[in-house]
Amino acid sequence: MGHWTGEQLKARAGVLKAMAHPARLRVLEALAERDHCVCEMQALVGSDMSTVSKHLSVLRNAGLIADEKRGTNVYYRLLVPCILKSLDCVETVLQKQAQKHRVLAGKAGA
Amino acid sequence: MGHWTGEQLKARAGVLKAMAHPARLRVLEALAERDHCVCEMQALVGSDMSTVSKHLSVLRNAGLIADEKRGTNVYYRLLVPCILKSLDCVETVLQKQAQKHRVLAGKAGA
DNA sequence: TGGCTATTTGGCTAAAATGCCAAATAAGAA
DNA sequence: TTCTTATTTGGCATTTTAGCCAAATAGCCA
Repeated sequence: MGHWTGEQLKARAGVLKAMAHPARLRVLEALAERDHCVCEMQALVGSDMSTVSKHLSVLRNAGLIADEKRGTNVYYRLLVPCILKSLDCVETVLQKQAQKHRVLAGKAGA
Repeated sequence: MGHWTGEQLKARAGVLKAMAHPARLRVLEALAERDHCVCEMQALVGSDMSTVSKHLSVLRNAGLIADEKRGTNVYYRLLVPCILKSLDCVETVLQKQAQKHRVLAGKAGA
């Protein structure tokens, strides 16, 4: 909880950066439910297969997911189940922001 | 907990992206303790004042912090105290990664 | 008012991230 | 082995981010 070193800050920022993309969040969300192969995730994300593969490698390099070959496909699994729960506070941020916008728009008051 | 829409994913990714920088994490860490003025945070971050100011505006636009003028200085405060606790799982990621690296280096086994 | 002091903004350059296509790989099926 | 399918990698163009300097603001103090 004390002061982090520059290296520690960099490492933490790196993990956050890996998560900070809509497609990659979508992947994490899916993997929190069950393992998925790349082709399934391409359908979810809706981008080119090569793009999806690169997103997956970002998440893998960050230590968030791992891959495993099963038959013809490569399946990915979530290494850190807590990661989606750690978005709870992000939710709070968005709620507060929505609240503020409502107030600024004069539609309601707290 | 269900499936997020594209907009929801984008909003969540946006907040994470705002956090995903060493200097900005350092700022959040400091503000979790108490309010700080910009000049104090410049000392903490060690970059040009204008750079620090831009980092602060990223965090402000994301809804994570707010500013308030007090005398000569502008003080920032953390709007969402839970945000640093939401890094607990990031910690877990780093620990698992360090563990894996130890195993790959053959220095120990679980 | 004029001059500070603290902070923000504009402008610019360098670096990193995105996403597509095409080519390379890997591995099962025939 | 050869064909095919699933995935990764290389390359490239476009966009976004980062960080510095210099200039613009804002507000206090004399």
